[in-house]
Amino acid sequence: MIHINAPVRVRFAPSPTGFLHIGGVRTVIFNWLFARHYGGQFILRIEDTDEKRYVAGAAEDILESLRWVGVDWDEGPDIGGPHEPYVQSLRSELGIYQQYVDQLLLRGLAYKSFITSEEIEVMKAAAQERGLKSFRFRSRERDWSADQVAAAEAEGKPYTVRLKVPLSGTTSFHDLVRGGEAINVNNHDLYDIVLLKSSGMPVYHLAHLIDDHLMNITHVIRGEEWVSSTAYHVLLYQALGWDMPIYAHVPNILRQDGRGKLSKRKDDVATNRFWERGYLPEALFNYLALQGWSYDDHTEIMSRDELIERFTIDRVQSSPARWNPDKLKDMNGIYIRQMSADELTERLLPYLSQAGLINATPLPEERAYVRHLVPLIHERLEEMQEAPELLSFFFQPVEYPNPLLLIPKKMDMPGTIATLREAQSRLSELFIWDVPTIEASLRTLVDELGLKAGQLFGTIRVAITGRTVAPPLFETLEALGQDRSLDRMLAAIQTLEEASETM
RNA sequence: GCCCCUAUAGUCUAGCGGCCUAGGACGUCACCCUUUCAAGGUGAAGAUCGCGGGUUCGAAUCCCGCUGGGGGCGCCA
Repeated sequence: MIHINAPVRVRFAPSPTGFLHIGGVRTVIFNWLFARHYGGQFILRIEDTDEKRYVAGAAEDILESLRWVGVDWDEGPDIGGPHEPYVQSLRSELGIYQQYVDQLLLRGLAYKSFITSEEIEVMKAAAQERGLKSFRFRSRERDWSADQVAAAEAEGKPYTVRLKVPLSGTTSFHDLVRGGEAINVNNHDLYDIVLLKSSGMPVYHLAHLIDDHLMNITHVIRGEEWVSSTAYHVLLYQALGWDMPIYAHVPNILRQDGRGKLSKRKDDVATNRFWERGYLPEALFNYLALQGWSYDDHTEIMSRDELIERFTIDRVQSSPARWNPDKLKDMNGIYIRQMSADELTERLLPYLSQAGLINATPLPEERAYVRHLVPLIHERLEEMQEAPELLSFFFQPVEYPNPLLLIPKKMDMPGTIATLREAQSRLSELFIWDVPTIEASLRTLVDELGLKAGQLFGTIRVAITGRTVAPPLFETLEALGQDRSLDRMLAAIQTLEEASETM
């Protein structure tokens, strides 16, 4: 049994190299749920120590995605906190990392390395040619004397600072996700990682660790791709003489075909895209919470509060999950159906505006009309972006590219024309245009004509909507209004007549 | 290649030594409801619990090996 000591402090530390993808969101969710469950704090920190891959605006974009998903943070770059700043490039300028590097250097636990990346590449290639597939780099300066180092420095050669990783022995650590089991790594399989780049900027391994320590992070919940670097972190903590946080490496989300983890380039997984397609943040949150975690053998739909109450790290899976868009879509449909018609109306307006069906800033009558239409598609919607397509015929004229679709099963062209004429005439006689009246009128007609309900209703459906699949007929007629309904039926009759002449 | 992690139906998962003739969900199929499509309801197919050894009275559950899958092996995070 895992016992968690409160108070708990966790963080999410994205790198502003692009958009936030869905796998990152899942990791955020686990961190956030963990913090909220134990009444602790969730901290946001920007890890922008990669000058080369930095993308302007990415950090803002990531924050916006997080807000949309519904995650909030107690300390962060935008709201500050007791451990400011929360951006690593700023912390680097303050010399925060340098001071610890100096300490390590002084104590001989790290060393300056004057070898260039190009030289390493050459050595690697040579090693590979000799048939050595693995290359554990231990720099030659590892054991240089102070004089040798001073001489190289005097020449003005750029250098990196590397950690002096023990040549032998074992490094081990525990992982909450793996039931607290110890993971052991032979130091022989490690290499001397870079701590400080020649630019003076710290590398992730160093920066995140110092910040985690300074910010009193108690639990590090991160993707399992970090498992293999954790030994370095343990060694670094030991070198600095600090207590380690508790680790929990959460499983990756694999691509749909199972071939590798989700990738920004190959998969449509930008968080913003889910907003565009009409996913509800609540649904995405719920789905993602279930990627690598489960509550019991049957509960799936859970509110944010329920998730907070139920989330525990010991129920996190240690094997990878698989991206399943169908399941997400299904869940989104469930959340849409749970929503009130008023709320769905408001959420749908932007999609209808964007499709050009209504004004960019919806007019009051447009809003009212959409509200009237919402019940017709409410339970047919899985992604909100589908709404414009489902509702287009209420806003745009219909056409009959294939008039034959107007002809019901077991009926011919003249029969259909006659039937539509009769229906049009009956409906034109109605003084009250509501669902019960329309229904009564048409059902009576079905009996009188000796037709099947599906035959009459089918042809009217195509006549007024231009399609064979549409919302329920009476409600659609009612929402369309008497004039437009009658006009469209006339247009359908005319289309059929023209078609029969050319045949 | 080396190191680490991992393994229940197409997919997500429940299972923590007897409650398992392996439970739930997505997807698939059928039927019911019904004016189409959905939603809803009922039901079905689908897992020799990756394989092989052990431990045990008893294993999906514990141990070992193999195989498969994933991750890592950067002056990227």
